[in-house]
Amino acid sequence: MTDGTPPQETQADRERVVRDRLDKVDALRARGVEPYAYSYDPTHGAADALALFAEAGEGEGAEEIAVRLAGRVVSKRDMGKSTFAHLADRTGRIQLYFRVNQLGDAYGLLDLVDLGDWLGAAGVLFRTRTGEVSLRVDELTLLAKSLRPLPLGKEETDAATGERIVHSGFTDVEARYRQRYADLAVNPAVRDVFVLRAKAVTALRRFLDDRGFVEVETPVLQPLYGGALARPFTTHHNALDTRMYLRIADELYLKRLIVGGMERVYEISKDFRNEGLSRFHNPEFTMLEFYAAYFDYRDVMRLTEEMLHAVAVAVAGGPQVVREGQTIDFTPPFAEYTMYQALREIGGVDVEAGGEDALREKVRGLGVSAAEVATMGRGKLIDELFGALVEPRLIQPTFITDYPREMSPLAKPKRGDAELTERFELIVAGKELCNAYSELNDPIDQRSRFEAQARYAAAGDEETQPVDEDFLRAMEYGMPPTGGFGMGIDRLVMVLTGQPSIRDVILFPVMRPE
RNA sequence: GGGCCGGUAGCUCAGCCGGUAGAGCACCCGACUUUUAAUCGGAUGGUCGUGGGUUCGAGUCCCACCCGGCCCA
Repeated sequence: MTDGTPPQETQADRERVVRDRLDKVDALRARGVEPYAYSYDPTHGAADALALFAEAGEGEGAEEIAVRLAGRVVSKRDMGKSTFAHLADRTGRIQLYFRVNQLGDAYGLLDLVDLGDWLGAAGVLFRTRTGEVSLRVDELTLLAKSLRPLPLGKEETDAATGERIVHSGFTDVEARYRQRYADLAVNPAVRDVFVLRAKAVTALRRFLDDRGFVEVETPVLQPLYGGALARPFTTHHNALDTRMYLRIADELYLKRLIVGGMERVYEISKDFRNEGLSRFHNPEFTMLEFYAAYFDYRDVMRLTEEMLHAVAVAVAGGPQVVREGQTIDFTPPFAEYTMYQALREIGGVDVEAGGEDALREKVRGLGVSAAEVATMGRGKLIDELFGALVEPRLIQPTFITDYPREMSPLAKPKRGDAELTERFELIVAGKELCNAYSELNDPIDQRSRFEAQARYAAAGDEETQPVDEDFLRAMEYGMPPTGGFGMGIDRLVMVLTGQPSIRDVILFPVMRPE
């Protein structure tokens, strides 16, 4: 707690469980056992030990396999002069077997060991009468005493399917997000999500590094925000006595690097948008952006297909990702529609027929209030229709191209139709995943786009791109034709893991203070 | 911001027409030297999200608020 209010603990929590365990800490010290060790040197992980036993074979003349394991006690069955427990580490879990005539005096230590304690255990692997490969412990070392009971469920293994069933586990979503440490400790599948996330990010880095991209770091704390249409977080720098913003995108700084001749750059980092929370939105989220000189959006499209294919192969073993009830296939080429085409063929709306009033009418039909519709320009209206009628129906990776100019102040006009831009978004599993353009490199056009945005802002739009004079100065030095790309890593991980909420792929999602 | 659902023991949940709070697991004590949701016996544990109101009496009914989930905007 950081707000000064005392922790809300029940009497039971404080006085019974915690105090019992504090007494055990004293009892351990009285026996000369330090309950908080400095280090331990395990020889194997639990899963490695089990694999080793399976490899070595059993039966007459088989050699005894001695190992040292470390982990957290997650179950304990005390049978008097012998005790069974399970030890869980990052690789899995293994049963421990303790016998009084094996351990002698040390057996008594088990009375002071609780679920949640960290333990080192050395001994020999064997198979129990009921068939579970286990460690017969010859020496146990307490590594850390747990004072607070973990919300561990009871586990059983279904005899028929071998499936693990958890009873009365830790399922309250609010508690799981607020106490992610407990969630991770008792729900190993949650750890798997974050391990996969790390693998996906590694695969992205490798893909880009292999193609000559340079990973860079640009400011999170900025004197002016930009690169996306969103509201920023503001803060204040005391020494400079100036307002600063947390970035909403990396784009404008990465393009300055293209001006500087870096030619291929990328950045993976947190962006911040001061907006509501939802299943798809966390105020801070992770973005990958890359920029490549001499590319147009078509080149970026091809690279996107290759990159997502590579990531799927790296984390799922193949181009197909199986989620609940559906398979998403990242085998190139991905489907492609223009925005108008998608609205017509998938959404059943012809936005080119009739004027802006006709569009307003259609958006009204979605249930948007008249007042809100009145403030929307043509681009915003089309965006609304697309989000409601088309996006949710695009499950397989699908490129949408030709966005209206008004919605894309940093994109080049489309060759042959200046009302559109050379831009695509990639929709996967019913949500926008990537956004890319042929980057606008005409400083004169860029200035007029900024000025148009300023007019929208004056008209009351709170999500506009402010004029960035320093960025314009950079552009005036000359930016080569460039393809740019952005992708929400959190959403990518949602797709790859089939998690339904962005909070399930962010370790510590934003929560209202307790 | 709106609608719906939820918040009761450490965890997972019951609690009917309003009558003074329950289960399983965990925890504590005891028994048990191959158990595995171990088993058996016993004990402890509650500001029923918060604050008001109605009532002889509120976990239950009413109002406001807080926290969360889903859907919508």
